[in-house]
Amino acid sequence: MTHTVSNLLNWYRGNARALPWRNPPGEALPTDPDWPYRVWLSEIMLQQTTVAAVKAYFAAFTARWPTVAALAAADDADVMQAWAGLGYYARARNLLACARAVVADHGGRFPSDEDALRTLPGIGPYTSAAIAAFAFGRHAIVIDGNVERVVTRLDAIDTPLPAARPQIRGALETLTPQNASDFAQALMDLATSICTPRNPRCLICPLSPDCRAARSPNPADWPRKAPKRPRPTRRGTAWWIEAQGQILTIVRPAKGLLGGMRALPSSDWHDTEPAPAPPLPGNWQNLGAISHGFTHFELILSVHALSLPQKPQLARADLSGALLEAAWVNVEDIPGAGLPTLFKKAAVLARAHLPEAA
DNA sequence: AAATCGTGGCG
DNA sequence: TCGCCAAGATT
Repeated sequence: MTHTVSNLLNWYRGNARALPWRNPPGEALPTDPDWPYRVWLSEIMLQQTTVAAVKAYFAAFTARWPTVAALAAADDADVMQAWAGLGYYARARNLLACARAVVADHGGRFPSDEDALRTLPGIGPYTSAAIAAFAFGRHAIVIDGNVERVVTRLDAIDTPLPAARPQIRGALETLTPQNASDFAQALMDLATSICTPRNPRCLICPLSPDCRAARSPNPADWPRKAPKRPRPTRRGTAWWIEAQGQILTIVRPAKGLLGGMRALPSSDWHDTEPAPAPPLPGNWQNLGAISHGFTHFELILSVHALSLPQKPQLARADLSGALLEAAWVNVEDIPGAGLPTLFKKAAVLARAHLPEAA
């Protein structure tokens, strides 16, 4: 083992974060049969998502569905509702598909082999390596955004991501010790607390003696990345339709943005200001708009409201062809109905403008 | 294989 | 304020 790795692991023993899905440094893996389930669940939730955001969801999911078999038996709608607000909703759909595949094809036990894990829905190159190492103690090369940042700085790799990945992997194949789990999680904790994206704290970093970036004028120059494309603005309209104290909701088509999530009916979203025809005739009020940033575009969503004396008969054509599982939800139940954040914002705007329904 | 896919926090 | 970013996978 190189002294670089020794320095890292020594630092980790004194600085490891205690997390509900992690075993402490140096300790044997838990023998709890549901341990791999917890590791898997945490890794799916943590994809492109901060630890702080995940904690409450992880606690709620493990309390409600303590085993992979319990999750596999859950209703789709319950899982999507429980995931609401966490984002990247394809993860929730794949979560269920994966749990059911583990039960159906693997006897309710996650496979420990990286290649077998890789075939399951929602488990890609990073997550398969992470589960193999963290849940089963396998030797695996675990590469996430944290690891990429630390390694590109250590070796001052000037190739931009993602082209630099083979070089990063090569460096890690040399570095990764037998205990790949502690090593990878040590890199992640170092990356979060010291080797941060901006203003890295090289003066207190245990790896700085071996780090080429630390000796450069600006260590934050790594990793190199391709410039991002500008984010366009798109516009659309959501429809707040109230009748007898209830609000019309739908379920969005399974694929695409916010796929499979309960939502307010809405128009398509375009680059230019549309004048979408409302789904029902009536005395519509324009309540204003909310703004919501997605990964690759900014959405300005107008909210139009209609109050009806009784619930109308709905035809498929009324809701942009998306009359999927239409459901009337009590106004006071809207905050807990499992709407994605975009539509929660729209609902807050609507209720602020319509105090009689609040 | 470049594009798609959420959200909240932080400097 | 706003761009950047966070334990990526999928197509």
